[in-house]
Amino acid sequence: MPKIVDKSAKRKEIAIKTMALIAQQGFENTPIRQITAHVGIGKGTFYDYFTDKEDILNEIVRLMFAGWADLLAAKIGKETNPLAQLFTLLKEGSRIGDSFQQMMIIYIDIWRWSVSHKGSREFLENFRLFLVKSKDSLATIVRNAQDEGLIKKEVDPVILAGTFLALIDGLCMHRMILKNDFDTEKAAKTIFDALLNGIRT
Amino acid sequence: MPKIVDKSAKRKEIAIKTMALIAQQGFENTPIRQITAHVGIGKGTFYDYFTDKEDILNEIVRLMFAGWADLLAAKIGKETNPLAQLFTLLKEGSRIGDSFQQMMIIYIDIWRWSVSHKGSREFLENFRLFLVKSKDSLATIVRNAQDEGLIKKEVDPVILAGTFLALIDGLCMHRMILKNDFDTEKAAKTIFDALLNGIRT
Amino acid sequence: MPKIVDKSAKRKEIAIKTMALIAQQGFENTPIRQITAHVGIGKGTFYDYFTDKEDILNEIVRLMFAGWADLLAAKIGKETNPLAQLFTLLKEGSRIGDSFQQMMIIYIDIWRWSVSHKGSREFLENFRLFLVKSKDSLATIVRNAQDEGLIKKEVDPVILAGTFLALIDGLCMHRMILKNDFDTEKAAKTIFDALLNGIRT
Amino acid sequence: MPKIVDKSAKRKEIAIKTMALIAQQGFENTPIRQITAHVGIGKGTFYDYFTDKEDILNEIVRLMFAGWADLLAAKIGKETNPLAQLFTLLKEGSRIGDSFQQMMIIYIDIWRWSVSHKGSREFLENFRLFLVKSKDSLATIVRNAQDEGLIKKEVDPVILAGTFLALIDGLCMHRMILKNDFDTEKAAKTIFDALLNGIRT
DNA sequence: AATGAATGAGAATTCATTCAT
DNA sequence: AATGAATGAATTCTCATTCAT
Repeated sequence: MPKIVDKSAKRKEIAIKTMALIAQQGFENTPIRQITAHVGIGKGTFYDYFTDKEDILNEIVRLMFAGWADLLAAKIGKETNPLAQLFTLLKEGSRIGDSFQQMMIIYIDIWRWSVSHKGSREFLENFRLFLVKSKDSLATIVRNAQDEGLIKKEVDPVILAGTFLALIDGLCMHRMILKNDFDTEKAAKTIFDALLNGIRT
Repeated sequence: MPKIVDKSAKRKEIAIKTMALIAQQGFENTPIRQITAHVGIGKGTFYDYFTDKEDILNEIVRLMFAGWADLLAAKIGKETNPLAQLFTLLKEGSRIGDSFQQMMIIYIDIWRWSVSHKGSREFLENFRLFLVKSKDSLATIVRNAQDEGLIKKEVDPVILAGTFLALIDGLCMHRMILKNDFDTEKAAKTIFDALLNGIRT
Repeated sequence: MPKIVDKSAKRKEIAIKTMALIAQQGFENTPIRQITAHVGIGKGTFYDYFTDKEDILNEIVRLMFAGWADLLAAKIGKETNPLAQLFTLLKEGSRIGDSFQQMMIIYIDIWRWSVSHKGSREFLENFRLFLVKSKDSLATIVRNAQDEGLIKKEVDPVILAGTFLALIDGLCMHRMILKNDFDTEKAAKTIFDALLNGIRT
Repeated sequence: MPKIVDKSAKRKEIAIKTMALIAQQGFENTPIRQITAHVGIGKGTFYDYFTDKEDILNEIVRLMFAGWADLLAAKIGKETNPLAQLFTLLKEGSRIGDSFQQMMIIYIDIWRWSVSHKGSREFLENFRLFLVKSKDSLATIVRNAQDEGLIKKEVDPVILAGTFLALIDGLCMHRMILKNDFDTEKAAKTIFDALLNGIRT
């Protein structure tokens, strides 16, 4: 009577434990051997749950963006004012590198891979999907703000949403590389205030 | 007497030819063998011009940022109005991914390396230096604008400069990954207009 | 469950098979590829049992000197007279090149390495240890002989032991290089007789 | 009008300068590049004077043993008593490692090569020749001593000479590896006294 | 189901040697 | 005569993947 294993649960478990490693060293610098040792399984077992090394990225990306989306949704949910929601998004989104430090590096890893490796890998699709969904959510918030008369009607919600997202990623990355030389908090506040009220005299 | 070679010129030449490769595949995915084949030299010759694989990054980073800085300086130089300079910077900076497509991927490569590899490598220092210098230039433009009464006095030039830079990088990256789904031109215009005049009704 | 291998046993087995190769070609002239081909394992397998190429010297030196010490101890054990023991040591020690031919070359290899490579490697320590222990054993035999009134009291046992050891090594080496042009048997007999009774008229 | 170069003189000059390097690092660990840089010639020039890397060993061995033989001959020449000559030979020969430190390592290098590389290389022949000639000289001294009634008639001069030589080499080598832990002076004195007068009570 | 022993393709790097100048 | 630029074979070592148990 073989032990019955919930394949997908264990797949998830291995992926979660692996994230920490990848976050420190990068995906390509982390050998399977190290992953399995860290997770506490045999090297062969890895291949019972993942088709190959790249496959674990699929699981990780799924987990990562799910967690990410959940986190932001929770933070935003606390606000009712669309403007406050936008600010929260900006602040928390660009601070994500601190709480979800690990994810950020994986994020870059994926980014890089998506650029250098042609062909649509599963995890790449998930990545794009996440970007698109995020943009949609943001655009909706912007539209709400416009409906409530808080934001100028002539602003294109989708373009603003996309740009806003790019801004968040930009802040995240500069935070990553400049570390404490880059004050994300102040940057977020400054840019948000500028966006709202304009910097022109 | 043997053929006398201008070492530093050839070093530069090899580095330039190599950029195209790295830009497609990423640095760590590009073996020396492929570099030398692409450049048209023997494998051993590579080591006559670079101490090791990482060393070519030093040359590339130097070239890349020098070219980059020159390009932006030229574009900015055409404008006298600080606000116009800022806009040019934003537009050209975030479009850089098109003309200097290659560089962008290398940029990410360096970024990733800077995050996962500890210790201050030469090319990392160059990278940081570039960021710092860029921020300085930007802050100066902002200050000029303030002096001319174009931008509100209460805006902190340095923080705005840093944030602005992050914004440019964010736009670049989203352009890279979303390709034509992301209209950099419109994004730049939208965000710049928002920054100037505010989006609040 | 996979085949369970006694790591240390296999390590030993590989090392023993490798000795023959090294003995013919010298350590530095023997590539890993050749070792693994000779032993009948894959190139990667080598690194499952040794951290790097030098590591196999650790095992070899350990095996070699252990075997060596055992062999001599056995031969000496058959004698009770200290003088006979000394002669046995000289004869067998300098003949060791015949039965343990392989070891002799490795011995020189180590010797050379110990001279040209600075820093205390593990196998170098084992080597020194062997020399020191051998000298101690020899000195003890000499002291026994003195206690039994067989050797002059005024001879310094430690110095004689060290010199004796050097003599054995010298004989070994000349035997190695001059092959049959050097009659170790006669040499041993001649020098031992000379040592005992003196050559002076 | 080409510069006229005394090929053999320059060959000698290069070899002499190279000895110092080889003595420190061993022959196989010393790249041509380092040799030419050290000597102050171009890499190509090396091959104008030597057919290949091994060829410089021929020159070095010739020089080395010539110098060695001269040195010993000079020291011996100062003595007229054959016994004193023998003692001088032993003392100076085994101390050679100090004054001719460099040579000792090369000596071992050659030794090792002679054992591991089959086929009679030129420098190997020179090496053997040196050993044979040294044995002859020694045997002659022994015979002189016997003629003068200083050494027992029944001692075989050739065998004693060979053994004596082996002893010198043994002392040299132990001196090399044990450094100051091995007092060559005392060892020489002890063994010589023992040889002359015997250690037996 | 689980494992780790085994593997070989492929990576970076070194170096003796050639040869155009 | 002198040189150093150029080379590729050979070396050590890594690692994703397979497979017998």
